[in-house]
Amino acid sequence: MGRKCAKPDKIRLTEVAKLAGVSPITASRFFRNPDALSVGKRARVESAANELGYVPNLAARALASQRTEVIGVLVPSLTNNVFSDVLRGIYDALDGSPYSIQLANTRYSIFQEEKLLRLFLAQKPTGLIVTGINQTAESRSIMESVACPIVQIMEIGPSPIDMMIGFSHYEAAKAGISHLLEQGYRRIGFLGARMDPRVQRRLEGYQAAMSDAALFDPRRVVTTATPSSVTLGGTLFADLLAKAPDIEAVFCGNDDIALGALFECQRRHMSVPEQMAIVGFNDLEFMSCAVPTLTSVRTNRYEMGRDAAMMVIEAVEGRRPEQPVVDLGFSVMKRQSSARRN
Amino acid sequence: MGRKCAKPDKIRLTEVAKLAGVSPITASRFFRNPDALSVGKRARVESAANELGYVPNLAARALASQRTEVIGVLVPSLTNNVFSDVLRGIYDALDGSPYSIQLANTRYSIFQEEKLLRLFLAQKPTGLIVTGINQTAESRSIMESVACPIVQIMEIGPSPIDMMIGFSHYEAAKAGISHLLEQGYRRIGFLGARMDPRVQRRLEGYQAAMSDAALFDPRRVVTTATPSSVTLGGTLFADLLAKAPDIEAVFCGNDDIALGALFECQRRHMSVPEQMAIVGFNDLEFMSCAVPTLTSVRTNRYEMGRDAAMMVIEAVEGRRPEQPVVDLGFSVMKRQSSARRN
DNA sequence: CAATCCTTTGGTAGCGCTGTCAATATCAGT
DNA sequence: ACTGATATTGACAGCGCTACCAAAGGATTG
Repeated sequence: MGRKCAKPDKIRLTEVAKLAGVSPITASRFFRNPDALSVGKRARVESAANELGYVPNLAARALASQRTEVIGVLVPSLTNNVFSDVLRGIYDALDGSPYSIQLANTRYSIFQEEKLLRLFLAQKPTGLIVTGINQTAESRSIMESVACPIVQIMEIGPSPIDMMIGFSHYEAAKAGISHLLEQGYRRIGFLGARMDPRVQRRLEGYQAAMSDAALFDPRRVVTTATPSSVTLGGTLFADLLAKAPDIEAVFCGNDDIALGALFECQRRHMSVPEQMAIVGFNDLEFMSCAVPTLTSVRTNRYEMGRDAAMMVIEAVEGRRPEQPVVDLGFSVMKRQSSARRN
Repeated sequence: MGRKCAKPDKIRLTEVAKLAGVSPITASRFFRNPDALSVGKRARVESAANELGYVPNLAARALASQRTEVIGVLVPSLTNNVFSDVLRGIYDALDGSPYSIQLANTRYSIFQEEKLLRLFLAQKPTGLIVTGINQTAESRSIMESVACPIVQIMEIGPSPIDMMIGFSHYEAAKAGISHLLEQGYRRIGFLGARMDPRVQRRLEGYQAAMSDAALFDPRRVVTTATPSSVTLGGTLFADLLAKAPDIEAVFCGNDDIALGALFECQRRHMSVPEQMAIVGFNDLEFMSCAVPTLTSVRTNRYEMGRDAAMMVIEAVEGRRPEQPVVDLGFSVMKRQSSARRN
């Protein structure tokens, strides 16, 4: 006897089966595939399980079936509001399903990401949701050789590992700039913090739109690797004004930066949009009620999380999407802060 | 042969043991308790594991050892910035430890919480971190009869289930009101959204402080069960002004509400603090850089998460804290929005 | 009525790891 | 050299569940 004997009050599948008068394997089938049971046994097992308060041992199930009902989620940050919306979508989609989330924070490091990926995949997850399209070559090959569905979120690109849901940050930024140009603004600056791959693509979109209009001037770009914050937005905006005092408008890499820029304008008694137009990115909730209301490029973060989780579930159940890449798009929410010049 | 044979390339503990020339159990001990091995074997097992890229099967480990290295975390919301700070603290504290997080969202429902609790405890977690002190009686008795360490966070109260880390929302709100009173404000309103137990205790603190000063007037309280947002802050503030046009100051149940109130003041061209003082709660990052800078009651959310996770780890390792209840306190960050009246 | 099929149920044998205890090696003390 | 104590190591069994196969029961057909 290698083990202390099991406590007699412990409810295992065996106990349920005994009470229901069936074999353990039949009781097991009730949970895996109830349709395979006859109606009578199904009811008997169900009531026995309820009566005893049976809760399956997931470790035993995982060991025996060689898979877990866990969906791994890799995000670069937990602080960023953007990801909390995505996570909410994921958790909502999985609510009531047998799947649970294993969340890990890569802290914007693709090497950390690779490490976490190995850890996750060793546990045979049901699926994986990873942020972005900039993985290490090693991460990519690990993911490509794995059996479970994988959804890359936040961005879209030409070569999905498996599935992808997001939007083009490049096009979204371009659309934001086009809006400013349409409104008559010409000397438009760019503020970017953190400068992760997605912010960089927004910068590229800005550059492209400005170059297309023959208006690009590198002195109007201020970026930093520092994590984003409202305070930082004010600082970056002050830096931009120092470098390029003649700017008429500023395109901000995200909404925190935009709010910080607005506050800095207020501090300097610069009127928005008369003296300075402001456009943000993501359209967080506060943008529509700031004074003046702040224009922003809306992204569908909640939907992204929700749909990514649904894509994983559909894929494990054999219903792969006809299109592996889903573009959720974006929309420029035009508000007072970028009203027509003059 | 009940099973398809194991793939020969699969790396199990057996493979590592074979390569290292030891028994599987000795290899196992290397991971559980390396000090119990002789130096030579320790090195042999380590290099064998590295060479083969061995990753332990957590399901098998959990099944055999009857416990998991998972810490369950129950929070009421993923959207609320407050909890994202707490979560960041928890994840940071556990980074590099063998423990992982299982996060679940109770959506501010104590019945959902009870359900999730049962689910968690069935998996024999290492520890549990739960939000607040308002559990169902059933939840409480489940948790009291369980072996693993449990930390209640966000609040402190008289009877911890096991351990507790937080602060008194009642005292924190009282301190915020005292500050306004000291600054010469008398007709002070209260704005509250969601009205979860912690916001209710802040309201009680407000009522106590106002009553102590013989200044309490129920018409100056506006609350709603609607989840908090900046926009809602503006709406609530407008409601308050309609009900009690003579107010001089407003104490907001959180910082989003405070920011919304500030924007509403700007919209109405009411100067802050001359015509209206504003005090928020939590001291989110933007409060210190708004225009004017916004006074807020700072709470130590990151530290709360970090220390809660550390308390769990310490407790499982047998080092129980001498004091089961930790009060992290708060501090009133006095800023322009509540500068002295006149 | 036998042959065939499909549905429903059960038996067997692990999944990969670790708790318990026993066995062996090592060492200090007498 | 011998005893007892301590450090290392190994054998065994089993954690609770499910994959696989086989068998039994019932329906259908020629």
